Amino acid sequence: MKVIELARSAGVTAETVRHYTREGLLHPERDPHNGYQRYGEDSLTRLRFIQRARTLGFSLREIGEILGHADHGDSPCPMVRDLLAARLPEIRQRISELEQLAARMESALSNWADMPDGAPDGNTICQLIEHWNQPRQSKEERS
Amino acid sequence: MKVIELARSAGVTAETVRHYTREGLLHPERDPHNGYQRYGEDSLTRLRFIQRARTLGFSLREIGEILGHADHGDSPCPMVRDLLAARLPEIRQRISELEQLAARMESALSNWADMPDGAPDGNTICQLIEHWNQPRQSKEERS
DNA sequence: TAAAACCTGTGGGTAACAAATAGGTCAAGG
DNA sequence: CCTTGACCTATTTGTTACCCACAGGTTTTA
Repeated sequence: MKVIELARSAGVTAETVRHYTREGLLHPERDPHNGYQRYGEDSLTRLRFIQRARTLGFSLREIGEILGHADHGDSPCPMVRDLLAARLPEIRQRISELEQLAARMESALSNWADMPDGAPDGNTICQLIEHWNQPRQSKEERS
Repeated sequence: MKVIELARSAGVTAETVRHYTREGLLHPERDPHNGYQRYGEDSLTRLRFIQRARTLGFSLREIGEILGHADHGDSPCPMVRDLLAARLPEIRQRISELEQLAARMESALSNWADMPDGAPDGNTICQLIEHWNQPRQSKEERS
């Protein structure tokens, strides 16, 4: 299979396949004739595995380690379990942060419904934001 | 004020202040004597504004535009409202994605409790992941 | 046979900083 | 006076998982 064929089989872009290859997650062979990458069925297996692992929240680095273990003949399953168990509370934390963010946004929008806009002066930029009862912020709350 | 004084007043690092300055969100003067950046009280106002806006989910680019409007004498409030109203559904979407992710992780962990690990062979890498009833994934579900 | 579709490698962009580098400045203590 | 420590400057690199552009070679299709 050529890059785009593998990519289409898995529903990703060719760039993504090349990226995974550059990162060492896929091991294609070289066509000695033209220098193209040739992927086998095992690459499709790996790519599908990568996708599943991604939906479970694993990073490419972690997936690389998992695949490395597997290539070494070791079962990566215990590692997988540990990684998942460690990630889960982080996800929960992130969810609660985002929920607080959404609540703040809604509160802001509804409170602002009957506040004046006001032009900026030296001390205030946007009254909507500044004259608003700010909750205590937590670290890193971006989406 | 020097960089670190402003930073401490607002509870951020000096690097963050320098970053905002590089990005054009703060406009310090130069001390002609030694080339240091000198920040006035208005910088503290702006920095506090930036923090509040960040906790509301605005990006630095958006905050830059808001500040630009304000510097121009225009009220940025309508823009702020529009941005918030547009961002809120995205946040809600993200929350539900993360909740699904957490649910998948929990389901995986509990299902795997009584599954064998198994060493990798040519067709399977980690049974825990591959022999697992995968839900249909959505785009971009990373934390 | 020529255009369309594909391949290659390289380099740059994204967000919001953190960290490291290398070298200059300043206040206080000995 | 000198050293130490805390601070300043600018620039570069790293983080994540890709996407896009470029230039030039190859294969497929009409």
